[in-house]
Amino acid sequence: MIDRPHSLNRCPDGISGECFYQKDIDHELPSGLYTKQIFSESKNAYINYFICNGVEALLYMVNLGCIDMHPWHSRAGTLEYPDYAIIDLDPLGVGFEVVIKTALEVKKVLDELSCEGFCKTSGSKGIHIFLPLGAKYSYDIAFNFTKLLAGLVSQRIPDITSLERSPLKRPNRVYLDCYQNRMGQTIAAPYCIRPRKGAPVSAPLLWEELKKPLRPADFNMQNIFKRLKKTGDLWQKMPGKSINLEKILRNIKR
DNA sequence: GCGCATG
DNA sequence: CATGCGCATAAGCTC
DNA sequence: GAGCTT
Repeated sequence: MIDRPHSLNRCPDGISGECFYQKDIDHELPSGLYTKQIFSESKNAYINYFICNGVEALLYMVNLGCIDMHPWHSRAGTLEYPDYAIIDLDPLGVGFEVVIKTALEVKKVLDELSCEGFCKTSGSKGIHIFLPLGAKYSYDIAFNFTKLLAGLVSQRIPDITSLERSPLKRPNRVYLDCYQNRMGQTIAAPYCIRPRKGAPVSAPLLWEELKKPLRPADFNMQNIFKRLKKTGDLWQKMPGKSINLEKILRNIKR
């Protein structure tokens, strides 16, 4: 989350009350906290995005009623260049075992292309797959690369996956959502608690953990620290890494 | 949670 | 003075 | 052209 613009998902009345999104911070911040003006094409105006620059900033968000956190994929200093590309596996009408099956197929494709990837539960129903880019490529390139990968995956398991955006056109499928790879899009940060019953968290996983009995609710506010103690912070394997896109694209042509 | 407009 | 409302986004769809 | 989905 550090140094990233955030969309604030505020739930001032807790998970049973109404939540709302806020991007534009219109009030003064305590010293040490800051916003960054980022131009919005649609608004044709600047938005003061909250930049989370440390623990105090995180606590400030919590105090505004934020439960789950929604950081950008790029940091304030390199806004145009995401640190990772994301494939969001989003099931519609199928169980988590099908999401696992899909994720394993993604992993297979990644392995064949010698492309490094990391995965985590979304905290709700799906799985997020991260491909480290090291702020070397644009959002546009990240978007197109994930579309290419998603195409390869859905070719192999067309019966359980779909690339269709409309829910009507992807019944009982896992949606391979590449749409997140655009500037300003966000997904729930690793380890954040989702505002749902049971307080599930988005949990980084080892690929080897993707097998049958696993369920998203296995990871929650109550037990995540015990897991952290045991596995360490799996997400710390990500920072600083980057795939070599030129090399990987050559592997596809074969 | 809070500022603002409305009645 | 109580009550209600807004507080996100861009683009490709379908209707 | 409005409305829905992410």
